Amino acid sequence: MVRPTMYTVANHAGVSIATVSRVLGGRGAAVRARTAQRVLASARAVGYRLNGAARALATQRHGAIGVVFPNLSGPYYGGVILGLEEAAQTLGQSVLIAATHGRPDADDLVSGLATKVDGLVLFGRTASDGMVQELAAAMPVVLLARPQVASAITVRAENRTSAGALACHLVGHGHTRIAFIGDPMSSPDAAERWAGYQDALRDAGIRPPRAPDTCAFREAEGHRVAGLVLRRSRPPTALFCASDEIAMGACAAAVELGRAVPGDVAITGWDDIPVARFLSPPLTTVRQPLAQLGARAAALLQVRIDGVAEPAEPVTLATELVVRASCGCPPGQRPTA
Amino acid sequence: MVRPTMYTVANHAGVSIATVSRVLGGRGAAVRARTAQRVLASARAVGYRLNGAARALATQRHGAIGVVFPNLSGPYYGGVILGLEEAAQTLGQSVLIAATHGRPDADDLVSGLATKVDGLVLFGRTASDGMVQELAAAMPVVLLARPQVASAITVRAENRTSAGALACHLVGHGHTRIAFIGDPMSSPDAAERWAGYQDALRDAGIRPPRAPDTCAFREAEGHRVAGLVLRRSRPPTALFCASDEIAMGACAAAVELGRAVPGDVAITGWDDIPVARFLSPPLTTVRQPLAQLGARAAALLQVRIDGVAEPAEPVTLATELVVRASCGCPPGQRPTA
DNA sequence: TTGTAAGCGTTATCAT
DNA sequence: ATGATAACGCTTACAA
Repeated sequence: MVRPTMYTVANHAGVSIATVSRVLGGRGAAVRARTAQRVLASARAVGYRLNGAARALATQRHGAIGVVFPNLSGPYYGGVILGLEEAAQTLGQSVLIAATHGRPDADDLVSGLATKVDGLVLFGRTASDGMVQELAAAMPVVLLARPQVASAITVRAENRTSAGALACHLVGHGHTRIAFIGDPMSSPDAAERWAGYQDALRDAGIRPPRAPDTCAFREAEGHRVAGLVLRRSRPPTALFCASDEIAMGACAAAVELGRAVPGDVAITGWDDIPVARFLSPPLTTVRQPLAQLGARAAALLQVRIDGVAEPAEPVTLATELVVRASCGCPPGQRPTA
Repeated sequence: MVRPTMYTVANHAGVSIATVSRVLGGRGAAVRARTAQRVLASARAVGYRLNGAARALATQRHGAIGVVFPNLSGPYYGGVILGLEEAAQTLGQSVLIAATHGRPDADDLVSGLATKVDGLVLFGRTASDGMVQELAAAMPVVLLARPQVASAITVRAENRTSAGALACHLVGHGHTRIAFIGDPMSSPDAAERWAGYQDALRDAGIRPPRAPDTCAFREAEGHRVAGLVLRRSRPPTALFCASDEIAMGACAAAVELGRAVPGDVAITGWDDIPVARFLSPPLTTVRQPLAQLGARAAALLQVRIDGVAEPAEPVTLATELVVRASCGCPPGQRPTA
């Protein structure tokens, strides 16, 4: 029992495969209603399904875009990808995903993916600059939260200004010793937050630390690094964490050391992950438009896929300061949206 | 400037496309090393990339599997999909994702996806029984956390026994009025947890409520429903929540009503999402092997894709009771893994 | 070891 | 409105 093809259906219905194609695959081509009915019935009868590969080959369109990211832990990537997928679906594109899991052969992975899609969305540092360059020369590529490379389009959330605003808010609470916990080297986003943080301190006449307290984007790391920082002889009175996950770890560390948050030490995060407002104290943070980042990337990709390659304007989406209680502000009665 | 094909490369290298195919696409077919070098160089020179659609058509293999889920909010789906993707990658399959977003035309979505993949992984109630039946007749299908349908394989995490154990634990703390907050109708998983909860209460000689306190798998809903439940004249002293997200909402509601957790009311969740141990009090819950669910699904699918369709044994993965403080147990010194 | 050529299952052009 | 038929770009016997 072989897989039925259009010929199977055509035979069954007594028409040509052209007609079958017109009713099953077609975009409303002219087919008599009665004929169409017959074809539809035959297709059902023989259990026919279109073959995506054959269509893709004939149309020169995969009808799919690929997205490459490091992993799916934490709400960040999932949020962006969800927005991406929804937008792509609307645009009639399927979405192929590939996680690098920090593998060294990520370039091969991306390269393989590129073989099956009309365009690529690459997160942060998932592919080497060389690979990005190579790919961008051959197909539409949009970079998410990564510095521009070659002809690829870049989409990102605003970081520097809002980081400044957040640091400034902390200064407004009277803090002068504010630590930055995160790793500017690991991601462009973190680098910009670090820059904005420094801007604000300098503007306030406070000398920022020479270097950040390096910390990966994970709770466990936040817990460890914050523990170290808080145990110093003259510890900071505020912790500017580069992500909510880091901040959560930091809160736990503070509690373990018997420091009250925000009484003894104020703590802020970044991302506004869903649980941020359920922590105690609710976390002051900066919200990124995750789904929009993804949706925007999909839309930009689609334009390039359909049309000519226009000059690539980097896109920056606005972020929003979300003030809750962990910075020292009085807690609201109900969880702040 | 058209996209180069194998002919382009073949010309450039002065060989036939068969040779090009052997070195670029091939699985170590016999090609003289020098020839291979020449082909590789030419491919690079003309900027050639394999065409996935053409390969798929020629080999009768898409080299991809599809996974359909409701959404990506919360850590559950992301966790499973991550495991799925990693396993698929190892097996040399790409993964196509599609979220139904609760749309009514989910069947069309799935049907379209099926056109581009060698096999399908379907979460919960994402496709109608009829569609599952139809698909399973034509291609390998594995169902995740969904009751068995037709010839599809089913993979799920154990629910009933561990739900019983958890309810039993609550009873052990002296509770006799324990509410179940969740929606057994919405998912097979929830239904089994509800059943296990009833088992345990009956075993303890407690009469379970006739019906659960219906609540969708979302914080906001948990907040709302728990608020209602706790305001009753003779409120329960423990809340058995069908997910951690519900439990988080419930905790917030309890706090707002001035009830101490677990002093006035014990609360338990399900899933052991990463933040569960950072809540205050740390949440007692049941851990599901998310990544393993996905990996197992991918592996089972692969077997069916490669080989003959063997009889489908449902697979059930073990879960683990994670006792922390929200049930009334004394809190550990450090966050419990 | 390398080349020739026949598919793979569609779409789309051109007749009819 | 429908039918022939030539691509689409690759893999893979089969020859050489």
